[in-house]
Amino acid sequence: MTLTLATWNINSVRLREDLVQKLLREEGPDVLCLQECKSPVDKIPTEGFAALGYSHMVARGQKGYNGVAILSRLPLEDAGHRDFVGKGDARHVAARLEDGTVIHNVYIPAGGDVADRTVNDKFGHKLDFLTEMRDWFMAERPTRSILVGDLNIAPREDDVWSHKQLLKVVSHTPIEVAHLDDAQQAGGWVDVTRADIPDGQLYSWWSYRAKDWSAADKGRRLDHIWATPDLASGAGDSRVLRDARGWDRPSDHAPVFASFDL
DNA sequence: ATGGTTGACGATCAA
Repeated sequence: MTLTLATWNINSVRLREDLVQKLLREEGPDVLCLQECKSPVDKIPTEGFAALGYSHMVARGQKGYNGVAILSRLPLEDAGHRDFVGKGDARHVAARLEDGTVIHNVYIPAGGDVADRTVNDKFGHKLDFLTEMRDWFMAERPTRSILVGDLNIAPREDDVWSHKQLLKVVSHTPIEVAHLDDAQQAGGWVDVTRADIPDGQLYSWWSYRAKDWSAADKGRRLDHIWATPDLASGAGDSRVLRDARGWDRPSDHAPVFASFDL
């Protein structure tokens, strides 16, 4: 079968229930991974999603911040979660499809404003989160697995609107990129999006603060789809649904898609 | 160098 999958930082699943439904109706991925749900699990508006055929969900949530959910029209089994850096944050959840494929949904900390852990604890938290990911994947050696989410890092020069102007800006600093590369290599993860779309500028996030986000186009590719090589070899159809950034009362992130032969 | 916007929650804090 072919699995179609999308990942989207929704920035409040309750406020944007209608946009999630619009995406499910118009694009119809088999699986949709959401980050920044900003909701306890029992307050996620699942009824409308189920009515559209998405009757399966695994999620972790907390009041006000963070929160990750995997919506699916295919049966899912809860495959657990990891409490990165021991803070009790709802930043990871995993699900298993009936064929054994594992999907990890991750929301890496944004990291605050200053790219220096000696003066900014949030930046230290982000680096520690990435180090724990590296060590976990080194031990785990995942196979038949997909990892998606808002990784809050744009690793390549063509993942940002200006490599030079963002070198000291959190999300594109060399130390963050090195930590992300280490975590990716430790798990043997393939960047499916860039394997599919190797050339050219590609973004999935545009700040709310720009007065005309599309014309200015000062974007960053913060949202990623990775897979282990056994699944990456059958991956395709990668794209960013840029239109969604222009929907009414949008998230500041656009959904990223890929498909997999399972 | 600064400010610009959004969401949850109810004070600001996080992004």
